[in-house]
Order: sequence, then C-alpha cells, then structure tokens
Amino acid sequence: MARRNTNRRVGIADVAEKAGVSHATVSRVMNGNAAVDPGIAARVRAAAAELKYQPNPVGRSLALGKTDTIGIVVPDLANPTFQAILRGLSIAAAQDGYRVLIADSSEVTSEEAILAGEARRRCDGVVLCAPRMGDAELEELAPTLHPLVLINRTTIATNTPSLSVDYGQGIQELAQHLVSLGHRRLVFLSGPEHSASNRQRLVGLDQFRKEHPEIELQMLPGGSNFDSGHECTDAIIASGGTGILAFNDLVAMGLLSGLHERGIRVPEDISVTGFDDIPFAKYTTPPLTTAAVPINELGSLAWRRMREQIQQTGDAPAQAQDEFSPRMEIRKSTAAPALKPA
Amino acid sequence: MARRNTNRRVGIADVAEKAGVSHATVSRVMNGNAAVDPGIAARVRAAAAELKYQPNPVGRSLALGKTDTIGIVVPDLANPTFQAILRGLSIAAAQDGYRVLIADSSEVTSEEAILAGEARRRCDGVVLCAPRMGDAELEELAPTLHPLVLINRTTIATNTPSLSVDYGQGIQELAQHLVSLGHRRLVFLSGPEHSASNRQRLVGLDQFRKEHPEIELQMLPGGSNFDSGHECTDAIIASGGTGILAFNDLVAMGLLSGLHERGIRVPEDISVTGFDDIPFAKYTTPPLTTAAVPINELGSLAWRRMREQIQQTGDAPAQAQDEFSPRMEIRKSTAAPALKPA
DNA sequence: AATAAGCGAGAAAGCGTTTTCTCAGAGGGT
DNA sequence: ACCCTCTGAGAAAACGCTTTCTCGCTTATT
Repeated sequence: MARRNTNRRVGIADVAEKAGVSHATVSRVMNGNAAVDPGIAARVRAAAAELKYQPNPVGRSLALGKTDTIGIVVPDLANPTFQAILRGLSIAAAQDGYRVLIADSSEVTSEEAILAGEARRRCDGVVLCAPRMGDAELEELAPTLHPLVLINRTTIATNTPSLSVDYGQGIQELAQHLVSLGHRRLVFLSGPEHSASNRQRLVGLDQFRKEHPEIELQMLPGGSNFDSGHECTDAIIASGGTGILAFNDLVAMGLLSGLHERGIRVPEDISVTGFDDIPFAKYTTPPLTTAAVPINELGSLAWRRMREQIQQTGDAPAQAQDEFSPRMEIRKSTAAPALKPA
Repeated sequence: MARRNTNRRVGIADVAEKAGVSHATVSRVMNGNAAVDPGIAARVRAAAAELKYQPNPVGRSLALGKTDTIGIVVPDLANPTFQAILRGLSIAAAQDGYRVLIADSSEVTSEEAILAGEARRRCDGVVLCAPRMGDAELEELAPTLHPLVLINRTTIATNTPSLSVDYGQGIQELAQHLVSLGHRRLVFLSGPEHSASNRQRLVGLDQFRKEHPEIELQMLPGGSNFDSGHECTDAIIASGGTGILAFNDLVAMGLLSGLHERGIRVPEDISVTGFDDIPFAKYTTPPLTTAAVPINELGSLAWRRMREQIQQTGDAPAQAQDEFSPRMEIRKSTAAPALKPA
C-alpha cells in the first residue's frame, strides 16, 4: 500500500480516538447528517478543534463521488475575454463552495478533447470555452463530458446548455457603422481558422455583402492576439482598405500599434474596429470602437447553468441555450475616411 | 456507502474481468511498475483500449497520496498581473503533467488563510500570490502549507522559496524620472493597505525623500484597480501635484481616464506613471510610463520552485529567494511640467 | 410488567486505486 | 530426482472518508 502511516496528517481516526468514539460518529458530527447525542457531538467537536482536524477532501471525494470542483478549458489564457470568463466562473462557483481547475489548450485543437476528458475525470463538470475542435468531434465528446456547459459553441444532437454571442450580427453592425461613416473599402482580419465565432463573423459578413454589393470587402488571414494584429500591418496597408474590422480587440490593438509605427493615423487615415470590448479597449490610443460582449456575465451564467445540471435530480433536462447580442461601442478609432474612394 | 454500482463508469475491475486477470495486474500494466508477462500485458492493454478505460484520478490520488495539482491563491483575478502569473504557472505546470486550481480571495484578507488551507488539502502544493495577511499569520501559516512558493512576499523564520520584485527601487526610479523632467510636486497614489508591495514602495519613497528633501511628495490613499484610480481624480487635482506615481498600471489607467474626463491633459498638465507594465500599458492614451515587472517569467519560475520542492527527496531544502529588478519603460504619459512650481 | 418502538452508536462495507504480501509454478543446480 | 531460487500473478490491505447495517439500550404503550 502507499506510504506507511508515519507522521501522518491528522485524520478522522485521530479525532475518533481522542473523543473516544468511532470514526463513523466523527463523520456524522462533522457532516451533521444523522442525530448524534449532543454531549458526544460536543466532545467530538472539541477533539476536532483541538487537533485542528480538517477532513481530507480526496477521501471525501472518493466516498461521495463528487469533488466540488469544475474544470474549464480555454484556448488561450492570455486572452482577456477568457480571463474574464474564468474570473466570473470562479467567483460564482466559489460562492457555492466549488473550485475551478483550469486547462489551457494553447490553441492546439488536438489537445482539447484530452484536456477536457482529464478535467472531467477530476471534476464534477466541465466548461468548454470556445472549443476549436470540429463539430463531429464535439458532438461525440459532449455526452462523455456530461455536466457540460459550452461557451461560444452549440451542439445539435446532444442537447447541451450553451452560452453564445451573436458575432454575426455584431460584425454586421460594425461594418454598417464603417459604411455609414463613408467607408467603401473594408477589410476583415479573420481569426483562428477553427474558431466557431470566426465562422459566425464570416457568415455575418456574407450577409452584409449581399445587402451591400457596392462595398468592397476583403478578407485577410489573421489570428487572435496582439502579435497577429501587428504582423498584419503591412498587408492591411497594401490592401488599400480604409475600414478595418479586426477579429477582436487584441488584434485591433496590435494593428493600432503597427499602424502607429508606420506613421499611419487612426482614424484619420484608417479606421479600425475591434470586438469584445475588453476592459482595456476604452484606454487604447485612440479608444477603440468595438462590439461589446457581456464578458462579466458569461462566467457567472456559465456557473448557473452548470449548477443547474449538477443539482439536477435526474429528471427532465430542459437545457438552456442563452444567446447574447453584442452592443455597439462607438469610440475614437473610427471616423469618416479622409479620401473619397474611386 | 455511497452510490450503488449502478451504471458506473468503467473501472479497473471491468478491465480485469475482461482480460481475465486481477485488478492488481491491470494496475501493474497501466503503470508499468512491475514485470508482467508480455502476453498478459497485451491482453490487458487490449481490454483497456476496448473499454476506453481511464483510471479514476480520485482513487489514484488517495492511493498515491498526491493529486498532480497545485493551487494558486491570488487577491484579485481581475488584475492582469495575477492573470499573467496564473497563466505562466499553468502552462509551465501543464508541461510537467500538473494542473492548477485557482482561488481568488477578492482582497478579503481574512479569507486568504482559509482558501490557502483548502487549496493545500486538495493539492500537492500552493502558490501564494501577493498575500495581504499579516507577517505573523503568514509565518504561522507557511509551514502548514509546506510545498509553498511565495510571490511578492517573503518569510523570515520559515525558509520558504519566494519570488519578489524590488518595488522600492522601481518606485524610486520612477520618482527620479519625474524629478529629472522638472517635476517638484509629486503624489503617490498608494495601493491596498495590506499589500506588501505597497509597503515596499512606501519604504522606497522614504528613501527618496531623504535623498531629495527639496521635493514635495504627498501620499494619497488609493487602491489597486481602475476604479480606485478613477475615484482619485479629484483628490489628485486638488493636491496640486504635477507628477503622479500610481500604485500600478491599472490605477494609472483609471486616473488617465478620470483626468481626461476633467479635460486635464496628460502629460502636458500632469504626468502619470504606472507600475508592472501589463501588456496593455503601451496601448493607453497616452502610452504609459511604467516600471516593467517580468510577469511572464514569474509564473513559470514559480512552478520551477514548486517542482523543486515536490520532487525533493526529503534532504536539504536550499530554498531559493529570487528577486527581480523592474526595468524603466519611459513612454508618453510623462513629460516636463508646463508651469514652473512656486 | 412485558413487548414494541425508537434512538443512537459501532461495525463494516464500499468508493477506485496502488502496493505489499503470499504463494504457485517453472527452471536450474547438484 | 530433489530442492532451492526466481518470476510473476492473485489476495488483501491500505489510502481517508461516508453510509448502510446491525444491535444494544432506553422509553412509550397496553
């Protein structure tokens, strides 16, 4: 067996011995499950206090079949959006006595299922945040993860609660905003290939194209962070576009920085929009026009949906599908273009 | 006992039965600990694969006495500095097969010890990040947390590995920078009362005062986030200071925003400095002069120090005390004051 | 007063692993 | 041919807890 009971941490047996009762009774007192003689209960509590006894959560988890922990897997912990979700989730869960275990897939699609599975085995449930995996894989994985909440992704077959944002609508509104300012040549700096929210933006922009055939709209491959925005600077300049729709605020900020380095003024020469409205978006130079996603609510709502499943006594699921609409935040990074288009 | 073994997840017993061996043998095969007949091993592996067997980590943890998880407790998960540390820690730990459990004390000092204790019981070690608790309490708590790594805090009696930043030196350099620009009336917007790094800044500023008796240096109570910086705007204006040393970048950004609302120009009317150099500091309006802390290294180094303790076979500790010096980042939020002081 | 009912505490099983202990059988040495 | 050693697999204990089961004791009922 494992380590011999040399200088072991104080366990239930120690308390039982000190109080002169069986460990079953100690357990009963600590959990208040069954009726225990008040005198004995007091003796047990005194012994526990004196020994500073704290139940071992691992033993407890094994016996109870629950860990009071949920896992969250995110594609990139450096992204403020995911940080905010994590924070909201953690705080909400803590209020109900749950902890959160984190897993960062670092945008490595093939790792997601493994990380999620591992997390699920250690936890009572999993929040899968913006998974990059394919629909088929997700569909197959979802049931095995069961108390599962999806963020920025939905399943069809398996009825899993999900939280989503209407990125398609948001990007259309941003494009519309640029057009109404007078822009005629737009560029979309797309996000990670496997990002579902990126696909939603693309679908939204297709719709936009249909409604505005007169507007030129280019697509440029990008990424999801500062650096990818920064790296796109020259491609953006070469594109001749005057209204740039960045995949998110981070990309927009990287681009802002790159344009500044090249001496190109925003918004005088080029207008730039972000997406998400991360807390810093209003502090950029210039403050960023963006579509605000309620990132603070996302985390806490994810916990609520998770809790509903965990507490569920086993009957009707009634899985909620929550959808949020982004809210336009018009700031200083967008303005009418200086030159009339051809 | 707990739930009856109704439709249970597949366990080691199922694999054993399918392979026609005892579960002890299955365990041996899965862990490769003892010699097992190659034929039997193959049979076991086939059975495990067919049943998609994955060992239950909780049972494993109980038997092994380890969870392959470490905890981190931070005062505020909304702070990008702690987010960066968390991220660095998580990624580094993941590389060695460890996960991280998070606990956010929300700046409630009295919660820290409890959260840390709980985390320690569930995990193989704890990283205590910028704890706000008193020295006495920390000294007392440290041994009970044992595989422990401290960030922004040290212990004297108990020899615990710690990572610290020389905030005292950093704040002096920032003050010196303002003075060399011509500022004569400085204001320090102090941080959370119980923050050790705030105390270090105060000590550094005391030193600064001795070396520059001609400079007026006021202290104003503040906080550690956007809002506290924002709320201080009027007090800052009333102070008459021209060079403002904010507790950190977040406070500085809040102040920037407040000053902008009042129509006060930075750096023309007032110069502002931050601290930490969070990723967004270079994108503020104007870009923030600050003292850069190597936040990316902090997390990964914390893991290295933790791993050293976990792997330690029990002999000589040799606990490392790492100290970093902040690096000045002079940007656009500081400039020579417009008016000569009286 | 005798029996039923009820309360409460100990014994023991069970949660899912790992690991020691034990022992059967194979193989080699004398 | 016999005994000893060695390999390797099963039995069982251990990890630390919760909870069912069981049973002794007290109290109420007729």
